[in-house]
Amino acid sequence: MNKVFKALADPTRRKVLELLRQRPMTAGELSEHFQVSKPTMSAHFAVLREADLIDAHKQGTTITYRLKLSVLEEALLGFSQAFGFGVAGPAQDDAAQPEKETP
Amino acid sequence: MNKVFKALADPTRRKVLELLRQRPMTAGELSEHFQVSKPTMSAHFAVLREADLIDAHKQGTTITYRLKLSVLEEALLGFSQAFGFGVAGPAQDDAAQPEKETP
DNA sequence: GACATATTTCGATGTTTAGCTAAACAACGA
DNA sequence: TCGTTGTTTAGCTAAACATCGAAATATGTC
Repeated sequence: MNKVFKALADPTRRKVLELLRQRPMTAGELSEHFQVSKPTMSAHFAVLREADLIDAHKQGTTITYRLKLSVLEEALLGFSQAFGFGVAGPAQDDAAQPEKETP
Repeated sequence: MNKVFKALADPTRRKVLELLRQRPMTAGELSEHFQVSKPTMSAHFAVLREADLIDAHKQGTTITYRLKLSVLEEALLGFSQAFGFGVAGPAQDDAAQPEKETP
C-alpha cells in the first residue's frame, strides 16, 4: 500500500493511469503521450506493476497494459476510510473496464 | 495537488495526518509517536504545510497542528473522480474536527 | 538578565529517484 | 535472417529526500 502511494506520487505515472482508465494500451502507445525515453517509460511501468496498479499481458511483440481499477480503488478507500470519508460506489462507469475480461 | 500526493507518499506523514484526524496536536506531541529526531519531524511538518494539508498555530512556545480535512478530501476526490469512483460524503464524523474552531 | 522549553533552521551525509544514452536481449512476424 | 516492440543493464548526472547533530530563535518564567 505504501507502494501505491509512492507510485501515485509521480505525475507521469498518474497520467499513465488516467490514460489506461479509458482503455488498455500498449507500452508504445502510452509512451507516445510523453517526451521521455523508452527506458524511462519502462521504469515507470515497472513501478506501477510493482504497486500492482496495472497488469501486463503480452501478445506477440507488443505488451498491453491494463489498469487494475479495483486495486487503485481499494487503496484509496482504505486510506480514506481512516479519515471518515469513504470512496463510494464501485465504478459502474461506462469507460472504465471491469477487472475481468470479456464479462 | 502534486504536492499532496508527494506528501502522502511517506508513511510517517500519512501517520501524522491520521493522528491529527483525532485531534489537533502539538509538534512535540506528534513527535513522540515516532522514533526520529525533532528536526526530521519538523521537516515532515513543513512538507505537510506546503501541501496545505495541515495548518499551524502557535500559542506561547508550542505550535499546534491541525488537519485540514477538507483539503485532503478534495484532493482525493478530484483524483478519484477522474477514475469514476467518487469520495463520498463530507465527513460528518464525530472525531473529525471541522475546519473552523470552536463551532 | 539568565535560564529552560519548544521548534525551527543550518549544514552535512547518504539514499533514492528521474532522467539520459548506448547497447544488449527476448520474442515474435515477415 | 531481418526488423519491430519492449525490457533490461550499465553507467552516468542532477535533483530531491530523509535523516542527523548542533546552533539559532522565540517565548515564557524566575
